[in-house]
Amino acid sequence: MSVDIKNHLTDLLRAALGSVAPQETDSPIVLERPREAAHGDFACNLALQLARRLQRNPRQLAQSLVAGLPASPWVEKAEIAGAGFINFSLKPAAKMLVLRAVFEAGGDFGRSTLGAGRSLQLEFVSANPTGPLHVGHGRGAAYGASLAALLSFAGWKLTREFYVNDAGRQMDILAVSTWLRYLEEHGTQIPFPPNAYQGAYVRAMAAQMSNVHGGRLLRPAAEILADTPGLPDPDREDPAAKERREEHLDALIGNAKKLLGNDWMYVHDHVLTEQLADCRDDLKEFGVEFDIWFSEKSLFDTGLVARAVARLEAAGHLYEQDGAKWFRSTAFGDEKDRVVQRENGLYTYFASDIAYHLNKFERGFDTVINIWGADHHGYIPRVKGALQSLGEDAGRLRIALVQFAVLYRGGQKMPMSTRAGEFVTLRQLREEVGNDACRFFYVQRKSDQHLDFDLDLAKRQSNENPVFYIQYAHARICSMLNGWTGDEENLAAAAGEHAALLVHPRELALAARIAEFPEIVEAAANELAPHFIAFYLKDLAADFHGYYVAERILVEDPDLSAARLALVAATRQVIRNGMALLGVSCPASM
RNA sequence: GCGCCCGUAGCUCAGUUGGAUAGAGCACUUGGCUACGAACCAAGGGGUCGUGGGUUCGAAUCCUGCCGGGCGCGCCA
Repeated sequence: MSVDIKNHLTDLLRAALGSVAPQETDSPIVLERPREAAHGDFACNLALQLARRLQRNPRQLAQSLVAGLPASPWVEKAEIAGAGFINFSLKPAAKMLVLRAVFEAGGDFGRSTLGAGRSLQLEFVSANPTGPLHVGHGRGAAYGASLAALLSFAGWKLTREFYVNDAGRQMDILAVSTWLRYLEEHGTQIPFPPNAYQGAYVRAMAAQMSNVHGGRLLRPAAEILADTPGLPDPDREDPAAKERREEHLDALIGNAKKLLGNDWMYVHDHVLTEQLADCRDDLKEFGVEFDIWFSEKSLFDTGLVARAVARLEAAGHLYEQDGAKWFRSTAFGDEKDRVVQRENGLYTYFASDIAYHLNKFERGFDTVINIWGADHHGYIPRVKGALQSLGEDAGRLRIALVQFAVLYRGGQKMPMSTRAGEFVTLRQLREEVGNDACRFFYVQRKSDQHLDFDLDLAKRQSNENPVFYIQYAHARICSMLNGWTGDEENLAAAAGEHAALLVHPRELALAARIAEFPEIVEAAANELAPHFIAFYLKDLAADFHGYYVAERILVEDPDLSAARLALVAATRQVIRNGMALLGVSCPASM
C-alpha cells in the first residue's frame, strides 16, 4: 500500500490539536507546499488561524502543537517559523513514497473520489447548426471536453450534452438561404438577402439538393416574392432598413413554406442534418464527443414547453400584457420581466430553455453545469429565477462562462459574423496549428479571461509552443526507456527498494511535483479550471528537463540507474495522465 | 444610465479558503552539446500588482471611492 504523506501529516496535526485544544479538533487543517525550500516541504498555518479564537500567541500555540505531534517515521523535523507557521521537513525516503503510488495506479494516478459518484451533466458548445463551427466555438469545445475529462477523473458520473437549436427562426433562415441558392443554380434570379446565410457551404448544400432532386423544388419567382416588402438600399444601415430586411426575409420564409408544402420540411431537415453531421465530425476530429444530442424541437413536439409555461402560470408567476405572456423574473433578482409567449402565440427561446432546464432537473442530475459564452451572462438570473419559481433548487445549476476567443491575423482582428460568412472556422484553425496545439492553447488560460488567438504567432512559434515542451519531455523519457533492458516491473520494484538512492535536490523536487498531481486535479475540478492542469504540466516538464540536463540517468550502478529510471518513468506516467485530461497526445518520438 | 467581468514585468498570462522575499513563457544579454534527444538547460536585467482609502498579526487576493477596458440590457436565438 502506498502512503499519502500529506494525509499522514494532517493526521499528526489533528492528533496534536486534540491534545492542545480538544474543542477545536474539527478545524480544517491546511497543508501547503512553500515556495521557499528553506520553509520545508509542507507548511501549516493552523496556529495562525486558531490564535485569535483561542486568544493565544500564535508562536506559543505553534510550539504547543509541535510538542504534541506524535512520532513519525517520515518526518525529519517540524519547526516554527515566521509569525507562527509550522514547517515540516520530510526524510528523503518519505518523498519517494509517491513513486510506488504512481506505479500502482498507473493511468489512474491522480484519480479522485471528490465527486463521490454524484451525477453531473455538462452542457457545452450547443452551437446553432446553421454553419461551420468557428474559433469561438472551439474554445467552448476544448474547455468543455477538458472539464468533462477532469470532473470524471475527479469522481463525478458525467453526462456530456449538446443542445441542438433546431426549432428556431435561424434554422428557417438557413433553409430558405439554401433554397434561394438552389433556385439561383437553376436560373431563377431572386435578390439574395444580405441577412441570409452567405457562406460557401450554403451553395454546396444547394448543389447537393440539385443533384438529388433536379428541378423538382423550383417555384415561380413572382410567387416567391409575392407580398414581400422588398429590400431597402444596401447602403442604408438605419434601424428602419434593418427592420425591413428582417420583414423581407420572414416574408420569403412564409412564401417558401406555402409554395413548397411538405417539401419545405424536406429542405429544412436536410440542411439541419447536413450541418449537424458536419458539426459532429468536426468536434470528433477535435477529440470532443458527446453522450447526448438534445433536440430543442423535441421539447415542443412532446409538449414540454407548453407544460413548463403552464406550470409557471399555475404557480402565479405569469401575467399578460400587450397580448403577450410575461414571466415575473424581477421577483427572482432579474432586471426586468421576460416574455415567454409572444403576442403571435409563439413561444420565445426563453420558454424552451425553461422547459429544457426543468427537463435536466427531472432527469435527476445532482449537478447541472452549463458552459456559456460570456455574452450570455445577463441570461443567468432569468433561468435560475424560473427554476426557483417552480420550487427547484437553482443551486444545482452552475454556469461556467467562457469569454470569446478573438482571432488575429497580421495584427488585424478577424471578423466573426456567421451570417456574413466571413470567419475562420475551427477546421481551418485545426489544420493550421494542429489539434494538439489547438486544444492546449485554448485551455491554457482561465476560461473567463479574453483569449487573443494570434494565428501568425501560433503558426510561427509552433515549435516553441508549450505543448511541444511537454511532449518533448515525454519523448525524451520514452527514448531512455527504450534503451532500458529491464522491464517495467523492475522499475516498480526499484521505486520501492532503491528509492533511498535518490537524494539529489532535483530528484526530490521532481518527486514532490509528482506527488502534487492529485491535489492539482482536485483543485482544478473544484474551480472548473482545466488551466491548472496545463500550468502544472509545464512545471512538471520543466522540473524534468532541468533534472535530465543536470544529472545522468543511466549510470554504471544498476540500482541507481533503476531508481532514476523509476523516477522518470513515474514522471512520464503523470505527463500522460495530465495530457489525457487536456485531450493532447503524447507521442513517443517527435 | 444600470448590471456582470477584467486591470499583475516590454508582450501574453499564472497566482489554489487572505500567508513568508509576487511567478512562468515570449523577447533581450551571457554561457553550456566527445555522455541517455540542444524542440533542452544555467545565469542575468525587468514590478508602486490601475489608483486613493479601509478591514488585520499579514492584502495581488476581502470591502469601498475613483480611473481605464470588455460584455450584456429585444414579443432575437
